[in-house]
Amino acid sequence: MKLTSSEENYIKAVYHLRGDQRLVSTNELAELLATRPASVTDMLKKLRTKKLLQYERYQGFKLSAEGKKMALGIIRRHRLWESFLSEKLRFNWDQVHDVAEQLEHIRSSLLIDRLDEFLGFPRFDPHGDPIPDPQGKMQVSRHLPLDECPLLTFAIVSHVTNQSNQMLEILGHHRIAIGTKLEVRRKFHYDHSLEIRIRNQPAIVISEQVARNIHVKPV
Amino acid sequence: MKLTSSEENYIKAVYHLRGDQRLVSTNELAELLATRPASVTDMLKKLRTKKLLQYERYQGFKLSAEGKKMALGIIRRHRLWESFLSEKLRFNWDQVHDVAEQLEHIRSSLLIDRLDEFLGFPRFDPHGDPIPDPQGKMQVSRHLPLDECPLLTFAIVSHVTNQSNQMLEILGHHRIAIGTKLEVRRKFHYDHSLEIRIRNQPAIVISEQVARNIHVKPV
DNA sequence: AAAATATTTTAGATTAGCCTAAATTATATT
DNA sequence: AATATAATTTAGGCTAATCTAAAATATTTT
Ligand SMILES: [Mn+2]
Ligand SMILES: [Mn+2]
Ligand SMILES: [Mn+2]
Ligand SMILES: [Mn+2]
Repeated sequence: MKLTSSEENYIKAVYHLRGDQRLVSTNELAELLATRPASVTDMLKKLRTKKLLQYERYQGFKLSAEGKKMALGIIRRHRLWESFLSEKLRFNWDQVHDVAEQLEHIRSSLLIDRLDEFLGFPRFDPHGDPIPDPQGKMQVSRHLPLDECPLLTFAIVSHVTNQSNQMLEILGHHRIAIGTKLEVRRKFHYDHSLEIRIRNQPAIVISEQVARNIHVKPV
Repeated sequence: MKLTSSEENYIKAVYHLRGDQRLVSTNELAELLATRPASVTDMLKKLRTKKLLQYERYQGFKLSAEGKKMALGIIRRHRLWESFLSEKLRFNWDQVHDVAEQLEHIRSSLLIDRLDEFLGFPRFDPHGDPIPDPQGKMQVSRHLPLDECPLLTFAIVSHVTNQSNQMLEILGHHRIAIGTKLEVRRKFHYDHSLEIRIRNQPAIVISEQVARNIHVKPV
């Protein structure tokens, strides 16, 4: 079955709301896609007809097995393209997403299989997210929020959950980016703030709120 | 100015009908795009509004300077992607076109400039067609129909004009493909047939009709 | 120069995807 | 349990891109 780009974007968004495991609501999806609830309802009916999700009006919806398979296919393409842009075309980690958002919709199994091979069958994308294989299987990513990271262990920043300008401002200030290698030196129990060190730079303190949004992979 | 995929396909098709040099007719364009003349008229009005072509009803149309620039940008993207698919992903020359037809519409100047660099700034695509540079300039391609090729000069097959099954049957029989290196040994004036030789294989004779549809680049 | 034919345009539909505003249904509060 | 509020759906419109059939215009033939 071939889907339009719009249908693919909806399916992928439902998956990102964990719609393979739980009921998702119309408003949640509208919010994530920056669209209107009425538009979501329209699309839900269409996707239900195509048997990609189970949906009863006013009751929420979740992906069918087929829908989940589709979602993983789209995510596979997205993350492979992100890897390509990062590895081969020297894109920064914050430049890859928007272009991959378009590239993911190009349908050609030859293309995506050859791309996978060309990249050496990568298991993770530049953000540290796992890349599904052709069957939809993926490795569990070993990254975790910085506030759960063991003390005195080197780790590499793999993902930033909140990408608001305010957050990026803090990150920029502390010179923290995807790929930055750091170490948690100490945890303050009073406010759960953390003292961390980047390479040879002086130690800095960040709040729990910031730490929760920085994901790292221990090395 | 940003165009839709559909607008881009129309602009490119007008260019391929030499619409930068001459007046093109509605039916010609409809034929090339496998669409209806009425649809072409609709689009012509839209593209005229965007000043991409000059068009007066019943009088035909041609590209404006701006339209030509757009066309060359699209062709640049198309041919760079074809080169990528061929060089890096081991696509055959007859597999690249359809995928490039989609990839060409992805808009990101960073993407296309980096791709160009990654490929080593190629001047010709896998079909031997020249790739416009960022300013729209391209080298004149040196390929010509086999029946006009000088005698006893090695040349490489760069393009096959007629790709009907009948033609492909003949080519397959003689083991002629894009990239095949050959030499014209003799021209028979009686029926304009040619004797050619591929590498160390025994010489073969092909008709004028076949020769006209095989394009080569002398080396 | 008429008539016949071919080309092109217009008129009017259709579909996908989106929207706003109003109506409906579910959930929370009193 | 009734009322208020929140979530969701429906109704009705809009635009882009396509189509068919009919009308208009241009071109060719007699
Ligand atoms: Mn997308
Ligand atoms: Mn990613
Ligand atoms: Mn195209
Ligand atoms: Mn080509």
